[in-house]
Amino acid sequence: MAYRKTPRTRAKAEQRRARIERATHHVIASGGFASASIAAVAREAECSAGLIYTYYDNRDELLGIVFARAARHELAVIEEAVGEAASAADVVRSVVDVFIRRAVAGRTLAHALLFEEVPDTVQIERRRLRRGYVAVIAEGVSHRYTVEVPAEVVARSVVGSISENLVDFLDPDRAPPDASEVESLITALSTFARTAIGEQ
Amino acid sequence: MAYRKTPRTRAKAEQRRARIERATHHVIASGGFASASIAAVAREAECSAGLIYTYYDNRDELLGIVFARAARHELAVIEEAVGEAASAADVVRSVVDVFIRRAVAGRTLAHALLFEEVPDTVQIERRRLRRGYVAVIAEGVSHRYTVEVPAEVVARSVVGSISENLVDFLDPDRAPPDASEVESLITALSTFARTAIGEQ
DNA sequence: TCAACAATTGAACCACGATTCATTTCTTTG
DNA sequence: CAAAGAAATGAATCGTGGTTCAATTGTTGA
Repeated sequence: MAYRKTPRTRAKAEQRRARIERATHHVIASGGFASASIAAVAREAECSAGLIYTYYDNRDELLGIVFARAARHELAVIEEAVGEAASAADVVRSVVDVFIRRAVAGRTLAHALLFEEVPDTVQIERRRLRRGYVAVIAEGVSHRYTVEVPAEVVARSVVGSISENLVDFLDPDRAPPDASEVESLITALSTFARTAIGEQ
Repeated sequence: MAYRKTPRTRAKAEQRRARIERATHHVIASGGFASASIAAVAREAECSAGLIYTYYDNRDELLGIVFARAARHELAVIEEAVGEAASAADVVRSVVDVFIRRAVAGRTLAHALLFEEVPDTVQIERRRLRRGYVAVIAEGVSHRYTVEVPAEVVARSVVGSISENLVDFLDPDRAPPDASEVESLITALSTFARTAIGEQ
């Protein structure tokens, strides 16, 4: 009798797993979920299609895990920005600024995370992400400021405003926006949102 | 030699076409695009699956046509509401009011038009619809009011705010919101948006 | 009524990518 | 090194709806 799992084996397995998830992330960030077939991921991870199924039950699960990780990261970035804000207006200002700059810098990924058609499992993660944004903003806004509009509605509106104004900027079959357009949008949205919470 | 198309024949064909489109609309309004398989539409239209292909090249085309018609109607409703508004604040107020009430009243359809995953052809129509909303609101707002924020950004933000705040209300696997929740949302969003354009 | 042809049917076909699994390759331990 | 069994492969399979088309039914004009 021979062969049991050893630390070495386990480490290798974890590397594989990490490699598959990194590959998936990479494929999504390059061409969106549409391009993330099992075959494409396997190619990128330099393994066979079959192997992926020893790590994940199915494609949706893999995509969900990768989405969730990316979402956590995006959320952490926004959370940090909000943490540094000194006033409700500041919260809104920095959220708009950071969100839009990041989105434009990583267009394809941002489009995938925000807008692209995704399987149901992933859609659940997307909602979680959006709720995360709302929670962070609502918290940031309400701690420092009170308005007659519930903080959650304010937060949702900020997220919705940013998102809707980003649609064209992130459209994969348009040319990326030039810097001045981005600056204008940031200024405009920032003003809009700050005015809405009755600041300055 | 016999049989040419006659007015009667043509009329019958048009009825068929209308019937298929009405059936499609009905299926979508009851269960969203996901439920609008060719088989389901054929069943509802009381015809065979094959017949549908003598009227439309493929499923996506049919769905696109039906979406477009519904979208035109929705847009007309908003357009009318905006037409009656006396000020920019009024525009915003009535858009929020009409939009949300209509959406909640026709939850499933609203969810399908706004949020559900749809084929690319249909997605194009959805964008057109959203651009339509933006154009109407932008026009309505800018005609009667000027702000430092471009009317288009304001309009997009209004659309985005409404949309994002509606997501949970329209979620097919949640109970429909009760009347008081709807009223609260309308009030809050209305206040938010009017404040944003610096009114009252 | 009948020949000519259009409308309609619905079961068979297909495309496509996820998933499976018999086979091969690698690791481990005695 | 050999046996035991895990890891990995990738071609074959499968599921799902959209789509086709041979066969049937309906309509027209002489």
